Amino acid sequence: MSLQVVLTQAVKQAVKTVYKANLETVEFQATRKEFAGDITVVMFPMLRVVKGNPLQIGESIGNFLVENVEEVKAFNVVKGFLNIEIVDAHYINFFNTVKANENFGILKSKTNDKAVMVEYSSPNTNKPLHLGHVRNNLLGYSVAEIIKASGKTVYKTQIINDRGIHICKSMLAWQRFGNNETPDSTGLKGDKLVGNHYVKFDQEYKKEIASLIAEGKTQDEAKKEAPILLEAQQMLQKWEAGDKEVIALWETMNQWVYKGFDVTYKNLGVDFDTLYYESQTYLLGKEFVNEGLKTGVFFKKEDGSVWCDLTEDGLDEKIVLRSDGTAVYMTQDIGTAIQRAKDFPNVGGMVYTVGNEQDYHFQVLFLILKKLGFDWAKNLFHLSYGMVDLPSGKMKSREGTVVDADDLIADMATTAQEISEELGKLDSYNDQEKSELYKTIGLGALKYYILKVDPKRRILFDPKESIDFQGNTGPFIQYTYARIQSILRKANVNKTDNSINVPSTLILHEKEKTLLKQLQLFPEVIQNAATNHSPALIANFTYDLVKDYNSFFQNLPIVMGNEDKNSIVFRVQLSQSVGNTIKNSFKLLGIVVPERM
RNA sequence: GGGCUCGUAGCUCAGCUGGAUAGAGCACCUCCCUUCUAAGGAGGCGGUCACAGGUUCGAAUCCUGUCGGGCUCACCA
Repeated sequence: MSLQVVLTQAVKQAVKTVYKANLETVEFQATRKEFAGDITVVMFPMLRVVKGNPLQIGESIGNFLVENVEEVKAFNVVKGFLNIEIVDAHYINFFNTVKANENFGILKSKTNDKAVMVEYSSPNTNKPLHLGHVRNNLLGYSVAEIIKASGKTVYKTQIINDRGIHICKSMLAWQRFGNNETPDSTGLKGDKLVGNHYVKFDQEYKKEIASLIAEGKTQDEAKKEAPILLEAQQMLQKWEAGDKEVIALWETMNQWVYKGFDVTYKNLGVDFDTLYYESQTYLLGKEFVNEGLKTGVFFKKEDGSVWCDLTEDGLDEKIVLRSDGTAVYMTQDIGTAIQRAKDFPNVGGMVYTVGNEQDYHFQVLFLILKKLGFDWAKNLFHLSYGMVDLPSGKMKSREGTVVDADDLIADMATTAQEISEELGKLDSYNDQEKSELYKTIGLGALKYYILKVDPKRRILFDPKESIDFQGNTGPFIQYTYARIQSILRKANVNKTDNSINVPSTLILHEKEKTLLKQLQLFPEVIQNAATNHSPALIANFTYDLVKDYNSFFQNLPIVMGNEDKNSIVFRVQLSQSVGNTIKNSFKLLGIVVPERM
């Protein structure tokens, strides 16, 4: 039974015995550090049931707790707050039960529970990944890991947008200007090569528009009539008709892109359990539109287009099928969602990691799926995040202001290298180990920087001001982990040391108790982060833990200069537990921790 | 114009379903490496929580309005 449960019952009992009244709930909070105590009961809410002076009520409840609850050592009342001091033995007992558990706080997935499918990334296949995708990937991956750690089965997925006019544009440009160049012949990453041709198309398209305008066409006409665009549209038609040559080229170029993306994903440290391809799903959903027509969820207009009336839900009418019978984005998303539920019958909910410009789209999508009567539709969540902007505004590929994902990852490693070399602590490392480490630290800085902020916020990224490596940052936390490993190496611990129990009579130093209290929160933080889809909660928890540890580390002797044998054992074990928790929580953020740095 | 969302220290951000004197980091200023990693620690400076009302014993937090930033309201994806 948790301490809070024990205290809740005791407080209720106290009120019942002393005031003959029944409390519904008891409100707790952590005691502020300027007061003595560990946990605080807020008196105000109970004044509705118990009439009287909160000071006196606090006194009598406090006395009752000291007499009847063994964990309660002392109390004090300040204004309407009953501050309770908990005996050290409680924290020591907690520590003794969890210290050997390397997965403290992390639950194993229960197979009978409904699984969650997390979609993220889903880039277009005509441009290399940029900083915006990085945010998407980090968020999606981390939320997936967090939900997994909260005890659910998770499937990571993405939909690959491998179909449509944009792909044909790159293909056409390659045919015309590519000189048969390939990733192998040029040494370029496949996604970069294809991206270049997409840009090339755009340049040609603009030229043609300009010359058409010079010939006297209006801008709108020119945009619609540019030969290169017409040709791309023809190519799309050929693709849809299954033209062998077009399909072959499409497959070749897509493979280049996928290969390039795989490199970036690997560098980022993200992965997927299952993939969906738009080319295979874009026609799904049509049959459900027909079913929805029968059940009255949708209605047909005179021109044959099919709509969903959401005005009663405060939204607009939304088209789900064009008058020519072809599918729109929404149709496809409806189909894909249903397909996923079919493919994975144990899935009871889905998370979509998609930028906030699609808030409305997902609001509508979820509502339609609910109306269609799927029971998993009530567990759909749009993990919406703000754009990553530059000081100059939005990233625009055409203007070359895009922060490329591969470049960014490399730059971060370079920065890590510069700082590392200046500090010069890595003499024992060979070049291979060093470059691994720089990558770990650089990525740690980047990932933490992005994940510690609320997804809803938009991020302003200034390429000129590099991401910090000090203070509330990934490297600071990684550094603390490395520091702990250094202590453990020197203290010469092995796992059997965990079998030595810390005597519950040990008197805890304030800094030790603070650490234990923070450690104790971890399981709850994971659950919280999972229900709120928030990696930021994990990041904040870890930062607090690390700050507490560094304070402990720098103010108390652990081994050297420590005379008390029990204390040495305890502090070494505590360091190990903290290190382990840092490692686990950072894993939920997709950040690796180094043994030295 | 309708809808959604954000506005907290010079800068970047925490602040859970309302609770004590609003917290960190960066920057700036003091100290601390002959005991275990100074990417660190101890401390200082810095706030009318955009503004105005309201609800409440109590509001950065909830409600309404105003101002300001972002997104969105396609037979595009």
